Amino acid sequence: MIDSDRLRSFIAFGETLSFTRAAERLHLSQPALHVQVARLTEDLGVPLYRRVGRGLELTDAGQAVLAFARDQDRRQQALRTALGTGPRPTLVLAAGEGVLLYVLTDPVRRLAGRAGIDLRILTRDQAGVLAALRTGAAQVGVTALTAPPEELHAVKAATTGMIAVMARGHRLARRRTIALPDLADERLIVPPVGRPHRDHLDRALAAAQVPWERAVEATGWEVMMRYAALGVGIAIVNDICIVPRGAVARPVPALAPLAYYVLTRPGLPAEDPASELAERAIAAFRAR
Amino acid sequence: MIDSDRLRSFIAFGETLSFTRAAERLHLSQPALHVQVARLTEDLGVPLYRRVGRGLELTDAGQAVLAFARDQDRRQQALRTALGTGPRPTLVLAAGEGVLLYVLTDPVRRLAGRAGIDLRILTRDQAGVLAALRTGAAQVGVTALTAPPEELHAVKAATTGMIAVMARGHRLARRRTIALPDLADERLIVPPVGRPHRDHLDRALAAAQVPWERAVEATGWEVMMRYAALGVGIAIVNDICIVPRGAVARPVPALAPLAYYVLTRPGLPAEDPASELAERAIAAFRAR
DNA sequence: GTCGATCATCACGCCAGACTATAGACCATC
DNA sequence: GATGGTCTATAGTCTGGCGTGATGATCGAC
Repeated sequence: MIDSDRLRSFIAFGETLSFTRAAERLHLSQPALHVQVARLTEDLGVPLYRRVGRGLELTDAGQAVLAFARDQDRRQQALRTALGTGPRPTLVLAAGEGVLLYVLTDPVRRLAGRAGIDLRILTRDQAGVLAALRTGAAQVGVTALTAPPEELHAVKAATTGMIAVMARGHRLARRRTIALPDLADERLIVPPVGRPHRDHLDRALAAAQVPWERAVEATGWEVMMRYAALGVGIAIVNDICIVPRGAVARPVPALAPLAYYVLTRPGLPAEDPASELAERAIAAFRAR
Repeated sequence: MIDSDRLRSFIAFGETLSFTRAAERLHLSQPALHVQVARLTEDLGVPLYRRVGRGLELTDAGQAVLAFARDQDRRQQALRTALGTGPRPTLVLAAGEGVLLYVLTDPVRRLAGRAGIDLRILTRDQAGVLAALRTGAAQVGVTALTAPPEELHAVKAATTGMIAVMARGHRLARRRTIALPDLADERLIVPPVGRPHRDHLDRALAAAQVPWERAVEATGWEVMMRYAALGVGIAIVNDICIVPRGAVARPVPALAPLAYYVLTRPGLPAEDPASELAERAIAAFRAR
């Protein structure tokens, strides 16, 4: 059997990617923790992390072991709960802000109110959602993806189009739908460079040779739409969003639709609350 | 985290229900093992076993912990397999002889031939199948039950009637079906007293006030039918059985049909080979 | 009542693991 | 490219926890 102290140490290490900080968290000396991880590595016979520049990163095997360790930890908590002692287990959901605000309201409300379930929510971007699931930090994740990831259980819940959100009196508000050329020389509210949505917009507008101007950079659909409503510019967002007062939305069919996936870790038992949450999340998309 | 050495010790203890023998199996002294189990009990805060007369038995909590420990052990083996090191995990199926002989042939053949799966079969009676699943000794079980058990995931696969098996030239072989009075003063091949099937027969025949004679007591449907074919008497068996050469079978509608259940431990992930085996078992019943 | 078997506890010795100290690796800055 | 800072990795020392042998406690069988 794999030594549980070593697994516990590896959880701390895998979460911090630093022997020093992980040791602090465990109230242990850094060498002690290092030896624990070394023993675990030796026991499993596979390198669990590698040096990359100044820092460290988990290998694929390390990610698998981290996820395994967290799973085992959760199972042990569940056992303690079943035996009547110990706290109730926590169910962790990772999703983007938009999904949390506009789609998952009903599932979250239902499970949060349930006795015996301790729900935690991680607001993460696409990469963060995937990382949270891969390492077992979350049991359920919802995010937009171009393709379902390997190593995770993914169910496509919906494909959503893009909408242009603008102040009610905007000149483009008279149109039924917005074509890309309509956006020429418009002031757009966009996320910072590097965010998937920004890159997507950049590419699409460049391909259509549409010149545009940056009104303001903002992160988070709620924020973007708020400034759009105030007349700062046009925000291109996902049509799961609920448009705020003072703004109107018009579809932009030329932008490729996004597929939303509900993700769980493989090996999830059907009786787990996480399975119920995943199913409710899918239903919430469908009922939209 | 629960100490894994203690869990491993508890597996040995739970399987032997003897500190002395479990300690031998682990190449450990009896006091050392006793302390391990005591520490585990203290950690979990619930008694895991109790004294009953001279021997010991597991409490419900103890059974749950034993099953949990075995599950965890299996998961760790699966992790090692996934990492490329370690042996392939074993899948344990517990079922009665008849089911194994006549129904599960195809599922067993398919999974046994699969690379990466190490199939083990436990031939057990009804109580043994249930015990093997409750304590995690088996992942999949198939048996006849009057009612699905609590604490286990049960799917009713089929309800089967009873047939009377007799030598081809037997006087009752001329009938299409056999009523209970037809069996009056016949010589029957029956299992020993205490077996569910024997008790069931005793009650049914007594209720119909049918006197009968015991030809021979035998355990196992294959054996019973063999002697029926040889003219020793009439064997009342389940209609899943394939009648041997030289014998004929006639339905006995008056005997209550049996419901066969495919059992798995709750919390089984859908990707587990055990889930596939369970589904194939259900399909095998339906395809009969 | 006595004996045999097995669980449960005690006292002692020893090794796994934790700690301090320090060498090694890597990057940043000058 | 030299220096210093930060963090990982290793060596040596020591202590607490675990295993062992001895023995008490308990139950059933004869």
